[in-house]
Amino acid sequence: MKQDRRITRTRAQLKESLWNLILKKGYDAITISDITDHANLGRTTFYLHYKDKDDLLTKSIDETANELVQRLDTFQPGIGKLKPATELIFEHAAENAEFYRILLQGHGVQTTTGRVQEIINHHITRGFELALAQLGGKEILSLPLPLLIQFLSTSLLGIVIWWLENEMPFSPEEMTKQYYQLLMNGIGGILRPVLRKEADY
Amino acid sequence: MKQDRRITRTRAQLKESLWNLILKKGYDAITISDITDHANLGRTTFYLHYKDKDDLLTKSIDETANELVQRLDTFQPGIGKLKPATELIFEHAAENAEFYRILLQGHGVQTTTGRVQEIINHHITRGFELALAQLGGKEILSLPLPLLIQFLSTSLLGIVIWWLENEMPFSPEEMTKQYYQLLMNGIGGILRPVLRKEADY
Amino acid sequence: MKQDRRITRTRAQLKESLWNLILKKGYDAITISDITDHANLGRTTFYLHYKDKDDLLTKSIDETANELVQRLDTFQPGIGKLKPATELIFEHAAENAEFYRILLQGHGVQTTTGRVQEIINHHITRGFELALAQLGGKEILSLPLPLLIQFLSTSLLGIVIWWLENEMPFSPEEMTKQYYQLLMNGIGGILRPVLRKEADY
Amino acid sequence: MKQDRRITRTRAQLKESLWNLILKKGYDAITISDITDHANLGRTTFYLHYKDKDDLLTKSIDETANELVQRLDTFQPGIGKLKPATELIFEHAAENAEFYRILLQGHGVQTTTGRVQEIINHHITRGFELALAQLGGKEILSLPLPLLIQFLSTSLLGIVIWWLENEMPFSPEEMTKQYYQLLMNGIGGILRPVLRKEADY
DNA sequence: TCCTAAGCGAGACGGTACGTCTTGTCTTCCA
DNA sequence: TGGAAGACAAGACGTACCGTCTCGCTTAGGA
Repeated sequence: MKQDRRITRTRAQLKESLWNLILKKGYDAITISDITDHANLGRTTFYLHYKDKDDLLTKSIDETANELVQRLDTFQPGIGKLKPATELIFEHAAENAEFYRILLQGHGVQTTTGRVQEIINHHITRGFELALAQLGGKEILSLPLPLLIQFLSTSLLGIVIWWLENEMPFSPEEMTKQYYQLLMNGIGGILRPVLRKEADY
Repeated sequence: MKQDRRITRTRAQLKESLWNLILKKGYDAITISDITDHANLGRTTFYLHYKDKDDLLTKSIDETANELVQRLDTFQPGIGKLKPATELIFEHAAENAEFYRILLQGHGVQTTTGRVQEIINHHITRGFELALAQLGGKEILSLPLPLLIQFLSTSLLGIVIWWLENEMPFSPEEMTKQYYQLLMNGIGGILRPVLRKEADY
Repeated sequence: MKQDRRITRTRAQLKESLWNLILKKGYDAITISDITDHANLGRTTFYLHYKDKDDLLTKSIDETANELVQRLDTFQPGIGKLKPATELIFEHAAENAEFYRILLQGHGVQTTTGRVQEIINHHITRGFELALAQLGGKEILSLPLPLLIQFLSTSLLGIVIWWLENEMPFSPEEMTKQYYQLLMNGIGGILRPVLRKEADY
Repeated sequence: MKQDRRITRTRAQLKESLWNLILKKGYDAITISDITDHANLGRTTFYLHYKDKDDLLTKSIDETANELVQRLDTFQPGIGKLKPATELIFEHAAENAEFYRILLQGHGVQTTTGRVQEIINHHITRGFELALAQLGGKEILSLPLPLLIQFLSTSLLGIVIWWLENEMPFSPEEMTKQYYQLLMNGIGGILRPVLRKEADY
């Protein structure tokens, strides 16, 4: 089943244009005409290949996403592979920075999550800054404060989402305790008995 | 500056309608007519109060968000307040479950983040399940596996986002190490010297 | 049920534009945009008033056509009214020349009937010209030759249409005889016994 | 210059398909795809033979129309040939009933002429029926009333068309008189001096 | 008889128009 | 006379055809 070369070219141009335009003006503001104009194609041609804008987005995403899947699948999944997998993700993100930026930020829309996260970030930051000021400056931190803040707020919100989506199986107090334990002691505290046996972990 | 009571009522109806409709069909699919029909108001009336749909959304969000801010502001920010603040957030989320569900999930629209997070979740889950199967079942975990997974993936993606948005100030290897340290040992390891002095922490 | 003045104005403009454009480029070649551009209205507005181009045409025609009906209805229908009714039609046609020109010529399209009628016209004309040349020139005719030709060909084709639409109830020979009788002797021959009693006929 | 047999076959199929489809759904509603689908040909193939739909129509019409021309040309044109020519036309119409039905009725599309002709037909019919009722029933007519009506209305409209197309060279009164004379006395009254000499007329 | 020119099918492509939908402004009418 | 109803302009949507253009496969008919 050989593809007409024109098809390949056309699709690539559409995908490429979508990508550029998302960065320029955000997904929602893009019209089909914007895409085809940018790609130097007729608007109708778009519909020969994709159902609508979302179809193009989905298929374009999947292409790159599948690449990640394939890479993750190169090493057989198993214990002790958490670290290399993590590194692989960072590498993949670096290589496809544009793609990730678009994906993870809700492709330009998505200021909604932002509002609450912003509040939390701001609150935590203020707390830390006060504390650090009292205790001798931020050089006592072994990593950048913003990174730490980001770690705190995203993991907290992640947990909140999970909690809400699973019909709040624990009380807020219990959740706080569990989250807090994870946070302070890391997963090492939970898994150490398990992992101690693994040399290469 | 006291508001005409009718205005307050109209705005409340619009906000309430927006809320219901988002849950029913997702933000993007809602039209102004949907909102005013649901609120039993003329479509033109909408424009007397809000510029457009986004304006209504933003203002509606801010109302509830500001409530959170106020609560967080009740205790003077400072070190050692991380835990109570966390609990407060869980409580606020429980009280405003609908609101959070809408906010954090990209207001009903399936957030694109999902695709990558899905991949990561799936990969980590498979790894853990293999490991746990070898090591005696999941009862050796002190908290639900999905919660743990969620913690891992959201915090990882949070870090990736931060990293990309700050022009990748570290190499993937360094990022992996820093993230890994946070993850395995928790922030306790980083902050303990600081926090040891705090009794109520 | 009083009409919003804007509606009346808009509809009049659309109708007027249709009329002008039909004469300019023929009905089929007209687009909705042509009409609304000419009328200085938004294209969408068209659809607030008419379903499509045919709807506008039909309704515009009916307006003028109904006028004719009303005029014809002024004198109670009856025998002996054929002549005044005929004159009334000529007058109405003169007053609404544009309208009739459009209607009767199939609004610009309609070269199809033309092809056969053309052949017949041509053939009859040639015949007459030969005859007249032999017999002393066309001044022996009491009316213009083309008018006579038109009378012959349209009435013939009218009869053919009727014949075909009624499943050819007579043989071609019979049809020819009947048509020929009508033509040579006029309807006077058929109706005289009836009409003789009418003084004013 | 022998034609490739495939060409002949293809063209015949296209013509045949056009014919069928006109009767089924009317000329305007037909698309090129309809034609080629019906003919089991590729859409592109159509354009190898005809410029567009009108081209196919025109050429298909001309084929049959030319046949009529040839038949009319068998007897040398001349006076006194009106009657045989008329009969020939009726015969040709009978043989090509489909073709004529399509042609004369504006190829399936309801011809706009219809609206005015309808009004006139209705009015005349009512007049005649009243008269006939008073005078003893329609059996005093030597030919079917509808045929007579058709003769009256088509010839009248034919004259009106001619009049309008020639910039109304006479007043409505004069036109009425001329038409009326033709109608009541037939062309016999006008031509008899000419034709009297023709034996075979 | 074969082989070469042609007819032909499939379908990408750029257009133009369609009829629908939503948005935000502007105008009329009525209570 | 102020506000609700709704007319209107603007413009995107997805669909349907159009006419043009490759690109290969098949087939007819002359060498």
